[in-house]
Amino acid sequence: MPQAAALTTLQLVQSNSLPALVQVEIEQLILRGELAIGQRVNESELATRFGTSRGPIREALRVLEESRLVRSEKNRGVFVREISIAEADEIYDVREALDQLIGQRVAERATPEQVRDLAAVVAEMDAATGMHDIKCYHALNLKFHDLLVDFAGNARLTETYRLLTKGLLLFRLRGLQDGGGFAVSNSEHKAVVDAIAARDGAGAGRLLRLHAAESRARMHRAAAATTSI
Amino acid sequence: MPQAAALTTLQLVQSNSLPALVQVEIEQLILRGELAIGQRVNESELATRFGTSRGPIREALRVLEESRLVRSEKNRGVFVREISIAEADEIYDVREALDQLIGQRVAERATPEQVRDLAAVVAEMDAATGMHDIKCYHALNLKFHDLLVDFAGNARLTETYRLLTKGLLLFRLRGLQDGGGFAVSNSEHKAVVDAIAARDGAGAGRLLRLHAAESRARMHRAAAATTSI
DNA sequence: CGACTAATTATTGTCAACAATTTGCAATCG
DNA sequence: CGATTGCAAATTGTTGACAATAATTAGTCG
Repeated sequence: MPQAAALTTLQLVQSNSLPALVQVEIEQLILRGELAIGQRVNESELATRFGTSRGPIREALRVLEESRLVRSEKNRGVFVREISIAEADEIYDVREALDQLIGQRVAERATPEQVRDLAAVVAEMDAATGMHDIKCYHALNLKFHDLLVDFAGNARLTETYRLLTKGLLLFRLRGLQDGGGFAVSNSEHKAVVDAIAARDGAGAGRLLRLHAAESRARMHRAAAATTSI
Repeated sequence: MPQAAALTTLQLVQSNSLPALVQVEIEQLILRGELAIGQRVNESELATRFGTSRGPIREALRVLEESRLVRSEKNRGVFVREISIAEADEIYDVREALDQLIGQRVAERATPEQVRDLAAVVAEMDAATGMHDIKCYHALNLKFHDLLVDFAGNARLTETYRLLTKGLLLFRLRGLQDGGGFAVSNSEHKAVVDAIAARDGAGAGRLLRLHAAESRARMHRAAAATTSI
């Protein structure tokens, strides 16, 4: 639906100012890999690219620095952040704790319609698995976890969770996120949704935490495979 | 030791640039209450105050916006963020989960020396309680939780935790944080340190989470008291 | 006298130019 | 021939000025 998209961009332009727009744009550039990991990002280049001056670019870069997508060295520039396995491990440690909270809250608060939404996404992921469409599966996987954290009904939790997982997205560019075997991953999703549908808060929390732990383990296996080759 | 202080300031000026310096300065202004809650912060005013132009000020404000200490309205300016009880509740929800993780990790990883450090701070808090020095107690309380999250040995967790609790500090300005009865609070601290010393990860996690929950309850009581009067 | 409108002022948003710093290259010296 | 020093280009850090928007005040009309 192009109207909705146009509406949101309009809203963005009206409410947010240039730096905010530029920020999400640079974010996309990084997450799509157009700005390579570790690469220096040139302020002037971005400025000409977006047709602005360097001021808004710098403001946007400060925000991205705060969200740890880039790091900045004085007088040398900002670089797309390279995330180590050790740091990914740290993130997963926190994520597991948050996922447990999310599972519990969603089981307590989700409406029947929201539960159906979750089940629908899981079904779509099954279909994507059948067609071996890994790209589609990945997008749906993101959507699933986005829905979950939203349905937890805690804006600050959402914000914290998104900030953390954004760092993990950098890992996807190295092909280390959810490496291989995504059919297994979806069975975990199903178990989570079942627990939520049964209003089993403790169980949903435990299962979602477990899912995060399994995801972490998959990352480790993928990392071990790539480094050993 | 002035030399050490001079060294750190030198490092600060060398490594960080003006916006970073300005950022912590404005942060202090907010946290000390010199910039009142809800008040609009004037860019030009800050610029003349710090002897810079508005550019660095704006960059600093974007960072503070990202850390939710200020909010920004287009063409109207940035305002010191006013935090509602509902939002504080959201933060506490996340904080409880993180505190559990922190307690567990510290119990697993803390060195004997670190455990002594924690016990020492608790003893100091006891002393402050005896002298009814609430300001000192509050500072020590912050230090205690800072040490804890540091000793958990997870940089990303530290970052996430600090970001969250920074929002709670805004509440202190309204006198709603740990309102009254801080002797009780310290007995909770003692229990946590005991569990850590006993290397009881699960117990320390449970106790630290409980401590956060109690802190939240104290906030609610303080809020109820001020609004009812 | 109150309410609406228009000008004025203050403040933010953006820009282009200047200063300071780093980096790459070349020339020089041991 | 390698290392080092000095120069030149590129890039970041910072600034002051200009444009656009919101807040305020004065003035006018009903």
